[in-house]
Amino acid sequence: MVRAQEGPRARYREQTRSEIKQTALGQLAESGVGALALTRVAKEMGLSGPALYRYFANRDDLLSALIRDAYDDAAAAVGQAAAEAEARGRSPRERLRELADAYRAWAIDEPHRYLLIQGAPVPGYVAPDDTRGRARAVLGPFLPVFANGTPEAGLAALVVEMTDWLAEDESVGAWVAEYAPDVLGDLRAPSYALAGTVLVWAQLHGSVGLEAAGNFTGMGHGGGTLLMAQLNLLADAFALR
Amino acid sequence: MVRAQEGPRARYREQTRSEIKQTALGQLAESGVGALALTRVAKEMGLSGPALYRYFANRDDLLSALIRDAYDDAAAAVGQAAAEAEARGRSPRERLRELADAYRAWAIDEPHRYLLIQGAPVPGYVAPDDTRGRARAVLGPFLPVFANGTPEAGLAALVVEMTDWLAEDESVGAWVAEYAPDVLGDLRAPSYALAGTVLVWAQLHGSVGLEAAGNFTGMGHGGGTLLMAQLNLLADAFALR
DNA sequence: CGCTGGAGTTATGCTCCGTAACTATTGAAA
DNA sequence: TTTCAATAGTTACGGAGCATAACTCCAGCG
Repeated sequence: MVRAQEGPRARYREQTRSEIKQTALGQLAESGVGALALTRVAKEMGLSGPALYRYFANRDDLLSALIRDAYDDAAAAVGQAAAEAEARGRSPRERLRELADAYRAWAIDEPHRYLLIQGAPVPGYVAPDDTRGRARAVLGPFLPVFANGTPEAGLAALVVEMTDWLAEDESVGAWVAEYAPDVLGDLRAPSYALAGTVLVWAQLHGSVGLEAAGNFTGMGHGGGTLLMAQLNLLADAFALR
Repeated sequence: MVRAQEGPRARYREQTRSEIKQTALGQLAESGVGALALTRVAKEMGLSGPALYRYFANRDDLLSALIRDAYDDAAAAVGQAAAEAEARGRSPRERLRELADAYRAWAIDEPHRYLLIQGAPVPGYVAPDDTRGRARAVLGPFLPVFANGTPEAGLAALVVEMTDWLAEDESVGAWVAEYAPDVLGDLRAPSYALAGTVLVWAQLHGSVGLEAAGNFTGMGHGGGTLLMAQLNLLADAFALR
């Protein structure tokens, strides 16, 4: 993370930046996004006010950094689960379950960070360009899971739309190629992979989002069961082994 | 809405309240939740500052009113779709589709209002008590759709959890009784209805939430197709006619 | 027809964002 | 080792916005 060759100046700077982010995360967890105040972060760190502007251009810049980190963390969690599943020779069905579980576990463990990337429509805030790529990195490991599945009839329209999407936007093909390279020769597999991934994306967003926002309190801890139920439907719909 | 017997004073008051809400909604659509500022609402109305405090205790109170209205509107949209489907003698499968479509249509038509109730985790804001009831009113019409379905094996765990939930929380049974009264005699139907409704809740939250937050821009207009695909899976899983 | 209560006003204090102008430290080059 | 320029930090400031207090004014009620 910290490169020594860049000298003590840069190192110290990076350390402070990370300390700021840490403090900001703490306040985020306590009081929510809207309450994130540069002044308060500074005060909590023993600094005073404008000092933080040396490290982040403004509040949105700090927020962007936190969001970037959250994406990267989520991607790492899912990616690690994928690597483990690979190493253990899991079936597609098991892999789907384990990947989704890793995603959910990360989200529930730090709901405030999840809510940050969950699509939380922060007011005038415009997501930086690299957000799309980072979001795709989170979902990428799901692509190979569905690449060998066969979607049932009810998903035909979605598959068609995915095919169109592939034709329209080159970056989508590149995304598939990066995470499911062994499927490029097949004509239909990329569309299948995309359809399954988009579906799992929506399902994760749905059940994990509701859970992270606290909508399940008072109804047992339904989050896991609900997600598993949805995954079962999805796995069946793709006839995953 | 406005009761004449309460005299001109009360009527005028109610009218101003509603004008405030209207103006606030406009700013909400333009600049997002976080940017909702009492001062700016007042200025746009030609009033100045503290005048609004006659009508709303504070910013959160105004927000609460907007959220309440949004829930009621959504419930009305879904409820009306249910009434129409009833009148036309739709099959459960068709009803599911039409109810979900009505929900989505309302949400996409006014995304800012949808995002308000979507679980948008407003910072220190705590939802008033009646929120739960209003949320349930939105989803209630889905209950009878699933009451006569038969959930497939993969949903067993979820059904069990719903049964537990029914046993623990009386209000849940009352909710089912209100929207699907003809099912009370049956032992399993209420759990089935709940399982289906919770699933459709999560699916709606997933796909409509992503669409409303703008995550589908640049991939065709996938919102409708995605939702339909999910509904097909769900209808199949409950063997809906 | 008086008067009370509600509508609206200005004034004030607080918090926070973000900029400007300044000081002091310290790493790095000569 | 000495100098010096970049960097970390400071106080001072102006602008928004929330919320309260104290006031004026008017209209509907009795």
